[in-house]
Amino acid sequence: MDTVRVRFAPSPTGGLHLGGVRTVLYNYLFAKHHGGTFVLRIEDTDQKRFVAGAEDYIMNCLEWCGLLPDESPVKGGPFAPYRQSERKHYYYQYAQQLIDAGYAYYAFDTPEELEHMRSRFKTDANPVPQYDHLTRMDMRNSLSLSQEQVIELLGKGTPHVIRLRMPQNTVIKMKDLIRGEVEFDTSLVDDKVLLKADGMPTYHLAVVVDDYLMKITHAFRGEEWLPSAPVHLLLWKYLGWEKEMPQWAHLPLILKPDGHGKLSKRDGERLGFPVFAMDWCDPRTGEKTTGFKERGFLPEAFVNILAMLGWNSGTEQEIFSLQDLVEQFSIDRVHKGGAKFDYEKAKWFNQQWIFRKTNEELAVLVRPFIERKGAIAKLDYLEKVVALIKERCHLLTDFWEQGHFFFKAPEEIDLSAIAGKWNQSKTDFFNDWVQASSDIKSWDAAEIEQHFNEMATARGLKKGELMLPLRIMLVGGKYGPGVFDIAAMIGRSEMSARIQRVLQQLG
RNA sequence: GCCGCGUUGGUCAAGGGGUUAAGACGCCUCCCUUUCACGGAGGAAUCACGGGUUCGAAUCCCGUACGUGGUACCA
Repeated sequence: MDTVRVRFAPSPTGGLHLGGVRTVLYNYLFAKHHGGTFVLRIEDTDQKRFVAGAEDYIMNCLEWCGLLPDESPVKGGPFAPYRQSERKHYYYQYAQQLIDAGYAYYAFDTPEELEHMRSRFKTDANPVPQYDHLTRMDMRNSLSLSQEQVIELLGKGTPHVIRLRMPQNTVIKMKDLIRGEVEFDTSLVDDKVLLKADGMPTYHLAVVVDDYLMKITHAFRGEEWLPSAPVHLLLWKYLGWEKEMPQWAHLPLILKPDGHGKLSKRDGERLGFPVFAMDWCDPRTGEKTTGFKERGFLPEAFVNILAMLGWNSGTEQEIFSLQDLVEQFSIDRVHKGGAKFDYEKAKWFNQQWIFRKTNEELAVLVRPFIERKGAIAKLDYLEKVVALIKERCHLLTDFWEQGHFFFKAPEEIDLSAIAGKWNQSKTDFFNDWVQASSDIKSWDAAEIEQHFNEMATARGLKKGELMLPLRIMLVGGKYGPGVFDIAAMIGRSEMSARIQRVLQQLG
């Protein structure tokens, strides 16, 4: 086999979707597994949908995931340029070649005329008429018009597109790496536009031309492309490049967890989880969408989750580093069916990756999430906090939820948890404890606990009845690590201040 | 409508003629823990349906149903 070359070819129209990242991942893994090259190509052929900043955003996402391309618009490479808008001249040339060979034709129909055709031919049996062998002779194109008319229209600079002339009654067979043999009847496929009136190619022409020119050996893309595969196959053939055609693999879709259909940005908003890799702000509408990164996911976990959504190693291993994946990935273990995204499992993966981080690493990762809340987090202190609470955190954002009391006194105190069983002897105990605690020489958890126990015993109080109140006073609620660990961390005076404050509220 | 692709517990899934049909997430019970977690032990829950082929089908074939994608001068 020639050196493996794969590409991810997004169009810069907005946030980078989960499914998109998974396509990147599988491309990347396949390439690296085979010692090949991963290319990023920007498919910006639709000027109407172009969004400023989207390309940089995609690059940032790939960088965060650790899936950097070997060739790209910013990095360059032997097949530059890597933006289709900068490769315009190629497409025109090949479209012309197809016309000359009789495989394509000029079409002068206006959008209104197309609309008219669709309504004119619309029946119950055929609700969406296509521009195909049944209708093309009723339209204004170089097949239906005389040569003189065509020359005249062209000469006047009449806006026109170039369409592929789909043959009739031909069965196109394709071998898909994931699905095996797939067949299509060309009579059912329409005459796709290859070159648009603005001179830009459509996806169909561009993907074939660029895959050829960039020597792509394996083309992976979402399953939604499968129906247009016969168009691409034919183009490879008509352009005379059949022998160099890449092997195809159509990846299963990622579906909504509930209901039906492809997972969309809206589902994330509706169900409360991210869909984009990173935060995305649409420059046109100002609309912000949360990403996995900002939601507190580790890139290792994000990649791991995506890898397992549609692929498995055949073993019981579930936690894979990128390196593990590169070593073990194989395209024939990719599933055929779509997978519903399960956010609960996604969080579990992240938790597993949190456990695998050292406290030093976690402190650095968690710091921005703590500072975002307006707290000051010194790394050595944060390292200790993180050690105490990491096993109850699924997301990086959980570190604040689970440990805010290490940084500032709790604002909300769940008095209801203790008020019912409160009495004067407890008030006395805690008042005296504040005083007595100044006698503790070594302010560590064990020492504090020992003094606490002794004092409780001396007063005939049960330690168990006092620990929950202490926790509520220090933390605000019924959660968190060992209460004496917390006392040790926040220090004696802070402990005392919190106790006294709650005592007042109870009082 | 038509065409393509798919279908193993609620979810991710292993298994591809003979298995007690793995495992994970989630859920439930219990243990550990004077909080919450983590950890440990259990539990409920699955081969879409109907026909074949076969001694034997979750596995192979054909239908049906359902799901999903496509049917743009969007990708």
